[in-house]
Amino acid sequence: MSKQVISTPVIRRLPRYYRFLGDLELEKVERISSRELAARMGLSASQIRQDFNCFGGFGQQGYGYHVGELHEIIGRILGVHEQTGVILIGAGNLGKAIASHLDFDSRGCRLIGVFDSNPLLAGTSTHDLPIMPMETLDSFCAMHHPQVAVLCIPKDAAQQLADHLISLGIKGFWNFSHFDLKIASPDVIVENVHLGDSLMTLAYCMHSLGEDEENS
Amino acid sequence: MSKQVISTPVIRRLPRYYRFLGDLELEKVERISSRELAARMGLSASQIRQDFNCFGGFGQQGYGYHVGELHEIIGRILGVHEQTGVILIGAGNLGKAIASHLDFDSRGCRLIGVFDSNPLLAGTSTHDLPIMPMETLDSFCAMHHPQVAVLCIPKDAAQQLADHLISLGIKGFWNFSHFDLKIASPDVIVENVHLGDSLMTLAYCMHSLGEDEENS
DNA sequence: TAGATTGTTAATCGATTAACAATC
DNA sequence: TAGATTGTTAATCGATTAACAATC
Repeated sequence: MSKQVISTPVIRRLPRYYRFLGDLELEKVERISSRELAARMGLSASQIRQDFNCFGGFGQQGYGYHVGELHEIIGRILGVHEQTGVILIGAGNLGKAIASHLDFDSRGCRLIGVFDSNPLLAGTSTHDLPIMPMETLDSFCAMHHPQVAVLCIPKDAAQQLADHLISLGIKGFWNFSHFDLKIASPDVIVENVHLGDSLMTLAYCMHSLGEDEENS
Repeated sequence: MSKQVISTPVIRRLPRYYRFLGDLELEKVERISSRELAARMGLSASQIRQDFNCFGGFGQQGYGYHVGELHEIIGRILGVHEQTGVILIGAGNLGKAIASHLDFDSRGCRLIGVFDSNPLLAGTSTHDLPIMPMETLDSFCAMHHPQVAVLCIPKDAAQQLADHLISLGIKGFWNFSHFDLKIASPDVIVENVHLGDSLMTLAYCMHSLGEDEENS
């Protein structure tokens, strides 16, 4: 089915297209040209057409793209109608925030379990889900076969836990642990979210902007 | 001072170098070659040497790089010794998690104020900082001149608030609002963190990996 | 000195942009 | 039909990789 391998930059733009098309739909815009969409998103029209054509021609010459249709198609490509089982490990501040703040369901994911090693938290509810002790992780996975693990744990624990989770059948990690996981298996995906790196990038850019101006 | 404009991919790798070098320092590794560092980080040795040479020659032929020295230099480039004033707007789950979870100080940032529009939260303490009502934002900025605003607010409020913050002197946004800010001013920096997009990217990659295997 | 590894230039690769024929 | 805009090919640009002379 998949015509070719899609490049990473294209993949990373897909959720953004999906968001903008959703907004357009709410604004009752029915059709849009690559040029208009490009202006909105700060991309080039060429790039948008190239991106969409990785997956096939969704447009209509002389007309543009049907917003609703395109939104639906990209959603399908991203798998928003799936129900991928997700567990979250580490119900500290960040873990709880992610569990409650983010709408997993509308993104094709279903948060089915939250675990924490701190026995004091056990039973406390987050996002309608009880926090379970780590001792129940193995049996839970054997029973419910989650595919994705969200790691909101300290960096020292990350690698070992990840290895264990792979043995329990986890195929994807959403990793907030400030540690770059080393995964041997080629069919396990890791998406790192390094919040600290992001903040430092921002700081650097502000910083270097100041320097540039001094010299100009 | 700045010899040239540094490309975005290089900038985004800097915090990661900084992290790995910090780890090496903790492991008491004193010297490292670009080849060894490349193997650790999953990069190429060439790329590492190219990256470092954007800022000048930090290595020594026939020897490699001094870990401690390089760590210090990259830290300086990233501005970890600065004390950039940061305020956080929106003390919901995510805002509180970021305020307490992330070490701003070690990254050259100083969190000096937390604001929320919900009057019920006013006075509650997060990360040793009291949550202040939005009404006090203007006077606080006039007094303390924060440079960066962390936006942990709903998407509808983001654009308007950002514009107002710019008028109060904010030069950088760390934006968690799921909304792509439109900023006219060229000397204001935006770093978007779209957690939802990140999750969808992970889901897509897992998804498409499955498809590939079916066909192979 | 010989060996190792950098700094730097040249070659390659991939992604973005431009152009235009196809067609709605 | 004429106008608009796509899908797609070719050209350009930028980033990564390879190669090697400089040098510690």
